[in-house]
Amino acid sequence: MSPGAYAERVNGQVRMSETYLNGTRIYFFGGDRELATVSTKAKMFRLARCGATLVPEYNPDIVTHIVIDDNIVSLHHLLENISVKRLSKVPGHIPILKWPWATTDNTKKHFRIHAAFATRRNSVDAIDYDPDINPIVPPAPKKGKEHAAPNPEVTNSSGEQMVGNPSAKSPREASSSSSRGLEDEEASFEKQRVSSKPRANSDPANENNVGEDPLAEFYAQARTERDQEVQENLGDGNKATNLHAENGNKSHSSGSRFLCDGVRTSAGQCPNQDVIDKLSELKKIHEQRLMTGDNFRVLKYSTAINALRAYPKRIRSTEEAMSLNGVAKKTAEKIMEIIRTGDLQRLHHERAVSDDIRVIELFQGIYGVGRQIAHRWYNAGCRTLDDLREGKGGVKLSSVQQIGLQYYDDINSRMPRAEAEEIFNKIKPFALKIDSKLYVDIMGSFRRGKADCGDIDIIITRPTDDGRNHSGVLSKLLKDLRIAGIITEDLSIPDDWSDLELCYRGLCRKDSDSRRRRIDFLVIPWESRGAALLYYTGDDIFNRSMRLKANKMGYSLNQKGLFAGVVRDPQDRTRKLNQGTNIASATEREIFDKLGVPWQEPHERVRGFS
DNA sequence: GTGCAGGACCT
DNA sequence: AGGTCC
DNA sequence: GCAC
Ligand SMILES: O=c1ccn([C@H]2C[C@H](O)[C@@H](COP(=O)(O)OP(=O)(O)OP(=O)(O)O)O2)c(=O)[nH]1
Ligand SMILES: [Mg+2]
Repeated sequence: MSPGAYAERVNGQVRMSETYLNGTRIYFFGGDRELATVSTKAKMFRLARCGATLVPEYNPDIVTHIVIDDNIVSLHHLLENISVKRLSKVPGHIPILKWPWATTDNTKKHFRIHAAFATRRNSVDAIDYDPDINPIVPPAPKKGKEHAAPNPEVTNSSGEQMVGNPSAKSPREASSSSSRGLEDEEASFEKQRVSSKPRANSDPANENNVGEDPLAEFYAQARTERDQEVQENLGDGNKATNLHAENGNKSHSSGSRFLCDGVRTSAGQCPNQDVIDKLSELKKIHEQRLMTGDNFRVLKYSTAINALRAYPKRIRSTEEAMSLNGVAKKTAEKIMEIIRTGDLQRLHHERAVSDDIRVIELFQGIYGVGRQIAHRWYNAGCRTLDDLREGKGGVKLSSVQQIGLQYYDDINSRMPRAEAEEIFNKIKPFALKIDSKLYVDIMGSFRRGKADCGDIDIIITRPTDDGRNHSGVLSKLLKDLRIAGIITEDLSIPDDWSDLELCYRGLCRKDSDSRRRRIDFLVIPWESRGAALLYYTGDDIFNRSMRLKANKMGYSLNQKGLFAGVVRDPQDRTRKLNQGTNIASATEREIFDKLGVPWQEPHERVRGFS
């Protein structure tokens, strides 16, 4: 559900428990556009409980206040969301306020204290605004009737009128709970969970019990709404049946400063598998989110999961959990909740609110569909894979996505290690028949010794000591493999087939009775084989850690080699201004050495497995 | 409070 | 240039 | 969400 849709819903259904926002018509922006996050929903819910009317879409003729989730929403982000070119185009009588403004009872006067943008001028929240000298008042209503009901149904089109200039006061630091953004919301949620009282309400003597408004109440109401929504919104009882597997299988462990330095402790069976499963689910939810901050949560959940995989004992305490590299308080508490209760309430809360998450996850399971496309299709009204096949809502699939859809289940299944090996053993002779001096090997999770593989990663190179190289080999090989019925579909192909460095992605199968499997070929020049092996062996988290370490040491590491003297654009540190000089690339070991990382065998670069 | 890996192909 | 994937 |  979109934030706007939630705003409309909340207006009608939330019962009011406070009145200090009576008469306000608030446009709330939590940084989400297409899917209202739990954070946004909780905040809207609370605004409504305090008497505000939520305006689903920004309209300067209706809105009396704009409230944003500070720390999450940038100026650019907000302007884009409300389709306004410049801050000065927002009428001066509409204050733009940070979330904490709404959490205290004293919302009169002094908007400036909670002003979201200190640079704003000629507005009631400007730093230099003085109502006695130069008052700013809303224009007289053009049409329509008076209307100041506490919780009016916002029909969104009716030009409603302004209710005085609510002016604020009282800074009032962030009272007790949920005031500042996702992280704080989570923190407060955790707190509430731990004290786990279904209690109706806390001490009424508390001067500020609004500040304690438990999210539990929001969740409870949200749950009851969900059922209505399912019926109302889509008469389409067709559930997304197709859930797939993938369960983070990367690994690494705790140890020193960088993960890649890590000390591994692999065991045959992971004693914390239940924790890993739950955290993987949470990770998947963050993978759907459009906001950039969630990428790093995904990264951190990945590292935490890897650390857990490597950990040989059952976790017994928060402190023990926090001893793992990459696990701090928040994750440690989640881990302990799972260990103690076998469950993570946060997951239920996320999913309870609507079916968004299920559907987006379903769509993201299609190869070539990421979060943006998945949300776009959801917005277009699609809810099932069949909707997509029918082009419902005018959605169009790229050719790769069509293949991804056709082989949805195949692509989302992992294959037994033995099958990967069998396929590779069919492929290798074709390569050697083209050139017996080729070096051909299987990389990725297979090289790391995993029991199952998400795909087959094959590296091809060739020594140049005889003055020859492997230019053109891949196109020949693929031709043979297509004839042999092994390669069946292409997903992405090199642009210059004669290059010594190229990358191919496609589907293959062991034989005509077997499932389709993902297959990748990486062709690389002989000189960079060490860096390429390192890269292609992974896992991804290990690579990122090692590259981070290289970066911190003033180097840059990629699949071609380890480079010194790289100068980065200070504005965009990912952009390199020069290429630097290659200081290691021929062997994995020299790269480990130059980075001071203790050597690890490929199978050691796997921690745990399953 | 800031940074988080780095690159290739597709559209 | 943005999106997805490795 | 974590580390510095
Ligand atoms: O974001 C990524 C993804 C992958 N890789 C590297 C490491 C990885 O090991 C290798 C192959 O990628 P793949 O996606 O096949 O991962 P895998 O480790 O082989 O696991 P799976 O069994 O899921 O294929 O490419 C990265 O460096 N960054
Ligand atoms: Mg792989």
